[in-house]
Amino acid sequence: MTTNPSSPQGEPPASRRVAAALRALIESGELSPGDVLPSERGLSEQFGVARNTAREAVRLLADEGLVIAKHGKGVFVREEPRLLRFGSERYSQKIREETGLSPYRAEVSKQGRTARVDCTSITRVPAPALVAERLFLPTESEVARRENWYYADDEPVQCGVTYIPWHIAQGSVLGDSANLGPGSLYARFDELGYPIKVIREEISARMPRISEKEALKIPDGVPVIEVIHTGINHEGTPFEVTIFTMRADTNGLDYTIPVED
Amino acid sequence: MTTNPSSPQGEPPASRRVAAALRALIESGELSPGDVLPSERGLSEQFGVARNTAREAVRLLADEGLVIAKHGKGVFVREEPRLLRFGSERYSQKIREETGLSPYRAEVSKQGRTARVDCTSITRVPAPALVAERLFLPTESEVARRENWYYADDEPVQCGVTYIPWHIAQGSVLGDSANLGPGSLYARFDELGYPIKVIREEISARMPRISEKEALKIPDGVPVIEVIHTGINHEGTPFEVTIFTMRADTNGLDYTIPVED
DNA sequence: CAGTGGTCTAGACCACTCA
DNA sequence: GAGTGGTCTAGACCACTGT
Repeated sequence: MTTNPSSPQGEPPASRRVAAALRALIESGELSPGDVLPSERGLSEQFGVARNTAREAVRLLADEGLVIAKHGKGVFVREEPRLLRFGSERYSQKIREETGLSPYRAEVSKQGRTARVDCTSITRVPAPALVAERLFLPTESEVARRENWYYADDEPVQCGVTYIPWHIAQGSVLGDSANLGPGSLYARFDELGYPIKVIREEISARMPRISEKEALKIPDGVPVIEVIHTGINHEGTPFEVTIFTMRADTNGLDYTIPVED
Repeated sequence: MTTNPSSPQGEPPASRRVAAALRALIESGELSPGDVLPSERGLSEQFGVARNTAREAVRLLADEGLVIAKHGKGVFVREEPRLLRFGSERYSQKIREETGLSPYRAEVSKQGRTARVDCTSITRVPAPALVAERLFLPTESEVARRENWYYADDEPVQCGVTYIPWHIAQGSVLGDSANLGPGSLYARFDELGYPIKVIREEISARMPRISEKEALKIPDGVPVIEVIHTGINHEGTPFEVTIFTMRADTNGLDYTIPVED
């Protein structure tokens, strides 16, 4: 049989029909999170389509983030993972002083999980345009670049690259040491005359680059949230830009903000 | 020839190699945004793979958001669209009074584009759990539900569903009229004793549901940003929850926030 | 009309998982 | 080893876009 290439009438293609059938099972709860779907070969037989067509149906669901395929095991309905919500209050000086924790650690331990932060590199580089702009520096000015990887229960959840004008980082641990001491980054800035008083966060979302997908172990069908964070002191001077990239299925943001009159 | 099912050695599969070659062309600038890629049949010949394999390579790029296929025309390198950045200052009373514009219109017209907002339905419904929680209402309490669609230059860019406790909406235009009058939603709340003084915005990102994909005309490989927005008055009382869903490739968020001590 | 992407088939081998 | 997803081939017809 070599017929039915796509559809006889205005009906949707076979792959969509199969996908719709599976989606209905999931949304109705007949298939619960964690459950395994019928195998591709099974679907192909049940619905009378080629295996590739069944596979295409599964792909459609994976692209919606509804299911996730595990090589050699099966295709599973995706479980809702615990969501880390990063809020503006995590920069609060009080939290820092009371707990001695960095913003990230404060959030993660609040949820009873184990935080780990690795500073994987500290370098001195010319500022990328996007960074120079926000720090009010001429392009290519020198900045310290600190790359950090954040884990919760040993799962990678986000990556943050911090840029600091070299004239600030110079001579302090900011410019050369992975170990920032108690209270971490913002405690050091504070001591250097740059208390964090205002933050600006620019948020967008996109699909991960392959490198990000691998490094953060991001499954198919999961976007990343990108945050361009600018730290600003009491005088309105920006002193630090950090670009965060985080898995969107395990991370979120939560801001409580006073409205100007 | 029926050989090379995947790879001879530990080399990456053919589809990835083709994808990598194309990605390199794009990243090096040899293929610029708007340019058309070689056709699937062309790629299949150039790289000596089956058309399906070339197609798979293109799909990988599409999933990264790098290219977009147009039926009957070709596959094109995606162009960077203009980004609307919605910030916290858009709720400012001053802007509202000076311009008479709603937050959305204020942002869009700031960018010299034409805004349109359609209120497609106003109903009275039991509050969804997520909403009741944030409005400090018992579950299933009655709320007014207003569904709005937002356009820029006649392109759909976001959808917002607003929930208002019925005891507030009752008797005002909020509960029954699409036409909110000058200053729009927040001006009416103000008059009813609910000036917006604090907002809470919870942000996440995910792949769109099929219905969203169609309604917002979202291409493949583009996630959506979801914002759960809560409006809070001078007494700390939440009086409105709006759930925004927006295309992530054309929308972003921008918050400037004072840090608590 | 020719050329492009969209969908489908039938069958194959590889890589991973688990009993 | 049996079963699952991952990749690939070769060839087909459909639907859309242009000339």
